Amino acid sequence: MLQQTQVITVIPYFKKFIKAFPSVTSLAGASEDQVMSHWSGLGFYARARNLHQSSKIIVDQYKGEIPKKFEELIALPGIGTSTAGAILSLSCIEPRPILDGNVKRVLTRFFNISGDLKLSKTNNKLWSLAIACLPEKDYSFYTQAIMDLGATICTSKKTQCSICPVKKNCIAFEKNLVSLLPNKTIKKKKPKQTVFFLILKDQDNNILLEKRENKGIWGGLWSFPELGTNKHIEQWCNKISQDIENIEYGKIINHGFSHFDLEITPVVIDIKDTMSLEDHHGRFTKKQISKLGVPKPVKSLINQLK
DNA sequence: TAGCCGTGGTA
DNA sequence: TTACCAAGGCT
Repeated sequence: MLQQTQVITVIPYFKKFIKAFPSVTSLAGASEDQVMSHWSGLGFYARARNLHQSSKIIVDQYKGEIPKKFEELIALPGIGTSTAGAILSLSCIEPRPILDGNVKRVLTRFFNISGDLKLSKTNNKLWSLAIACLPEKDYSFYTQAIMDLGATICTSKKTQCSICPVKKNCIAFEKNLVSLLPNKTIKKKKPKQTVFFLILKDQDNNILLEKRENKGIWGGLWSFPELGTNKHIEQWCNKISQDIENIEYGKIINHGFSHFDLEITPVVIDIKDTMSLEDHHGRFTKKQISKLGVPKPVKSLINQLK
């Protein structure tokens, strides 16, 4: 959950998740929809699918106990070098380096590393430094401390160098380079996409959703059917219903992803007969939808419906 | 290798 | 309003 997500954001999700799935075995035994519903809104949904998959592997191959060998950990889906290092170090199993965003920022400043963080050359250099700094004793305290240093004092903006416990040996502090590190890379402008969400609703307030494939954006989640244009909405709906009562355009929603912006036009379609569903479709009440994994804008739109 | 993969907070 | 970025991993 903590991968690329701030602690403060994770906490409520973590609490609910642990309550629903208190053990590896219970997680492994849960349905995909159950797992995704507890991840709904947190983003990066491949993490949830990977965690679910890993729990099944741990039950099947490791008798329900999380493996303690580094090679076995990184072989699990969703666990890479840094996460495996965090697990082993913070659990006091063995000293392993981690290299998350916080540690990268601390190391680039402390050692004045100016390369592009996206390049493997720079990352290899940082991994070497992370290994070199790792103490043999008290390594779990060190690992937590360097992350917390990056999260609280050696922050991206508004750094608090005056109270930093390691400012004495920090090269960036000495040379007044703190605000220039880590190196800022020029980012391309995000492309924009437009989409129409078809919100089909019958007279019993059942809503049509479709399950997305386990890849790409919102993978494995339930969402509204989408069309790229509004030219064939009625034609599309005729596959589902022969008795459309009303079509109404809603307020546009702008939803930003990490690499593109999405402009969503919701279209509410009231139908009077029974929906004819395709195999990846489902018709649900609002209560049923609360037990499914849905993207954030879908959740917002559902809540707005009467 | 570089692009993909969400959402919320901050300035 | 816009841009940045967070306990990264996968392909």
